[in-house]
Amino acid sequence: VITYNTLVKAYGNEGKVKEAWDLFLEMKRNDCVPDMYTYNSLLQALLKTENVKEACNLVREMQQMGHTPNVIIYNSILSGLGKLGHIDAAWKLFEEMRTSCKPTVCTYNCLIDIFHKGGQLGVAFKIFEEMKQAGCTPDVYTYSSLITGLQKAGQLDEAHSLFRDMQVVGCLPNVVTYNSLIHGYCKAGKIEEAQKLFQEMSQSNCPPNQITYNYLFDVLMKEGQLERASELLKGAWKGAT
RNA sequence: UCCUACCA
Repeated sequence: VITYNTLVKAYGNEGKVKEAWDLFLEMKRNDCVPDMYTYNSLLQALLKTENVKEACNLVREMQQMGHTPNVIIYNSILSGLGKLGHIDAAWKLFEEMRTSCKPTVCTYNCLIDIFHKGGQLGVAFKIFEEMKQAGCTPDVYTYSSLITGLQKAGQLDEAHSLFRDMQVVGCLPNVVTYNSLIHGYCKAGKIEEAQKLFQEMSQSNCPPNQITYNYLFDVLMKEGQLERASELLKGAWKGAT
């Protein structure tokens, strides 16, 4: 079964839903009982193709097989719904799962992500508070999502203070966190700030990635700082080798 | 063996 699960997941990641599905049928034919992992991988594949209907059917099928969807399954569906912009469906699902199982950090992170992308930053922060009260410690994902949200809303100061807060509570920022902040500064045309962060991340154990360079390169070009842009490219080359 | 975040 584990072998099958791994394969199904691999197909799913390639967007080969059809193959994944065939494999699923095949394992049933061979008297292999698909477990949570199998269902989950398949679910993800379906959600990737925006096939919410099929995904729901699958969940129903597994319930009939006597499997109770676990948190992880819920989480997958949540993020799937969120990506499709079905915010209220996602919220309803959350309420439902709250009654049957314990949400994880991932659950909250998905929700926060969904809401800030839907322009409901206020709601995102409410969830943030709620998860802390529920005894869930926000992690890097949580903070990065929120910072991205603030940054998109032009709330740079807020974003930056959140960035400080997370370090105070002992949560180390990673590349994504830095990138989000840098993105904010770039949009505001604050090259100096952005570059300061960039240096900071090189000094911590946080190697800048492609996205980091994209942001920085972009601003420098916009500001006509060709010199610095080419320096940046040199740095990127060195970092990549 | 399963779930979540940053540009295009």
